[in-house]
Amino acid sequence: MTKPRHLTIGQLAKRTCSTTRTIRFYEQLGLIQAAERSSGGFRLFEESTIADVQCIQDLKLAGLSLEDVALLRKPTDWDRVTPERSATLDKAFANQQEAIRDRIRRLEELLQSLEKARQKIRGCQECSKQTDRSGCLDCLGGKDDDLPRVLGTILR
Amino acid sequence: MTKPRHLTIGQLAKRTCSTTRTIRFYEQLGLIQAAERSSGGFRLFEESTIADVQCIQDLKLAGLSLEDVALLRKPTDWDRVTPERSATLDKAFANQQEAIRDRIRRLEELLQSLEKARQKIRGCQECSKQTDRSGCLDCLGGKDDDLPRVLGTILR
DNA sequence: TTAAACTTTGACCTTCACGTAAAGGTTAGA
DNA sequence: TCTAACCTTTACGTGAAGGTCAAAGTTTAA
Repeated sequence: MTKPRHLTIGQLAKRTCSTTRTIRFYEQLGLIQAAERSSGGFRLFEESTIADVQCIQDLKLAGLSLEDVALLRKPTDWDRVTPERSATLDKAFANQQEAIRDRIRRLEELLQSLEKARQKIRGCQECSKQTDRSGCLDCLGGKDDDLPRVLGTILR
Repeated sequence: MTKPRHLTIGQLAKRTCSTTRTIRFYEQLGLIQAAERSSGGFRLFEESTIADVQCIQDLKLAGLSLEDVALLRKPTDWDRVTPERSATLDKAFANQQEAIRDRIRRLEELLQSLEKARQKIRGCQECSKQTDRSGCLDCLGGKDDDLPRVLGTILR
């Protein structure tokens, strides 16, 4: 008994920097499973469940909802890997990829917008050192056409 | 009176593909303001508020919370643009940029993980055409070390 | 064997970003 | 003037992802 074959919910929580509530919640959603219960009803998890929880955490960190996580993880009944199953999983992954690429595109647009905005701001800072104080309204206002839509209203 | 100087909440909602509820909510959070009220108490918005709402929508699409949106948009009291104010805004933007870059990094990691997973799956599909049906467990199991942590538990 | 620490289920609470009535007042047009 | 369409505030509902609390049962170490 040097190595405890099974983990209680508290141990699993601790080793995944999670909480017992979260573990139960994931179990309830079918994202993980307790291997068995003790005679008294305690959940007993296998060590491999640590990796499962970490996987869920990683996917969540990447911005996926638990529903998405379930979609990615569920169809993995690798008991019998038929070509159809593989195709399904592959399609699920491909869909996720497209969604993620879309999010990256949006974020990069925003990044650009922020960069342009900062450049404007820096230009303004300099001019406000030269003139007294309200010259900035000139360099920020007016021709905002080159500013992306997201920032046109901020720097008006 | 060919052009209605002011928009009612319903018109603003329609022109931003939004809802009156959302508009009121944004007003409540201080993200937008009604220029005035009619004698009967109707909110009357300026046309420029359309752009404000669109800006909020864009920022939200990029994944920012309304709290973040407020942070980005609030400190813009361009009445007097002091160098200090500019510096504050610039810092706020820079912080947002860093946060956004971080999210992009995570998403790209996930993208790579998904790509690797799909390659494995495709390899498996082929082998399952050759052998009968359970050879896949061999090519998927075992040495998953090259698989990123997020997918090790999916393809086990 | 007993106390401390842990676990069980159940049930209600929280935040975000609104949705959805309810009950009544306002405006525009015929 | 009347009505349809619009607006007002107030207030409760929703769904995601858990947090928190309670009352009771279970394990473990001394």
